[in-house]
Amino acid sequence: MINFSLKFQSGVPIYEQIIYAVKKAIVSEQLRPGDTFPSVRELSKELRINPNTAQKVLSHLVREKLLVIKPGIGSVVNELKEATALQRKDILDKETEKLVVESKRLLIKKKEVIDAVKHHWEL
Amino acid sequence: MINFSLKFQSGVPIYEQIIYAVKKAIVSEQLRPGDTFPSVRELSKELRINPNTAQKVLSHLVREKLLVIKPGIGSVVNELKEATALQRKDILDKETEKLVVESKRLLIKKKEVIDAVKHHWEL
DNA sequence: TAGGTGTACTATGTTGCATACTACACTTAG
DNA sequence: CTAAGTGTAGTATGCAACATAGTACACCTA
Repeated sequence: MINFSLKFQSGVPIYEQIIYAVKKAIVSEQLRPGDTFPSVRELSKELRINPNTAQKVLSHLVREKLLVIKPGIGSVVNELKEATALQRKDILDKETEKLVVESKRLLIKKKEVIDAVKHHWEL
Repeated sequence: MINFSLKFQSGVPIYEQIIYAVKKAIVSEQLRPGDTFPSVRELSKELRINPNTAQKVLSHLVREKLLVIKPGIGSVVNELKEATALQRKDILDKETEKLVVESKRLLIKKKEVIDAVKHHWEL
C-alpha cells in the first residue's frame, strides 16, 4: 500500500517527483523510521509506472540512505542521517544562493524569503 | 566582450549555466541596467559554444525581461521587474519548500539555513 | 553599401527518461 | 522443499532535450 501522496506533473522526471514526495513524507513524519516501504513491483503497480522506473526510485533512496533493503522482505524507512561536508556545502552554498539570486532578481524581499523558510519549517 | 564570469560543469545544460551566471552578475550589480550585453555571435565566439545555444540564452533572458533587444544594435541589461503572482508562489512556496525538505532530511538546523540566506543576501 | 544585429530552419549525434519484457539469485512463508 | 515474494540486471524501443554544424533571411546602422 502507498503511504505517501503525489500527483504527477510534466516537465519533471517521474522518478524525481516520487523521490521528493517520499522525502517530504519522511520529513513531515508521515513516514517514520521502521515503516515498511512499497516494493519495486508494488510501487510500479500502485503508481502505474514501469518497474524500471520504480527500481530507479528505490535505488536512489537507498543510495541516499533514506531506505534500507531487507533482502527477500522489502525495504524499510531509515533514521535520518547527518549531512556530509559536501552535502552541507551544496545546500548552504549553492542551493541557498540559487534561492537568493532568484528572489533578488524578482525583487522579493529578504524578510519574505526568511519568513517562508520559517513557515515551511513548521509541519 | 564578456562582462560576467562562469566555468562550465557537466550535468547541467550549458545555456542554463550561462543564464544563471548572468542573473548573478545582474543581482550583484556587476551588470547594471543599460549595460550592453554580448550579441549571439559574440557570446558564441567568446564562450566557444554553438550560435544556437547562445541564441537560446538570449531569448530566455529576453523572455524573463532581464534583457531588452535593440534591433540592429544588440541587447541591453534591463531594470529588474517585480515578480508575478505565479513567480512569487514558485519561489516562496515550491522552491523554499524544496530547500527546507532537503535541509531537514540532512539534519541541517533551521538557524544554519536562515543564516545562509542572510549571508548570500549581502554582496 | 557593407557589416553588424536577431531570428529561423534543417540536420546529426548524444544523452536521459520511460516504457516493455525477460531472467536470475536470494529469502521468506507455508 | 516449494511457491511466492524480494531486489537486481540485462536488452530493446520510442521519445524528447541538449548541443553541435551549417545556411539563410530581414532588419538597422555606420
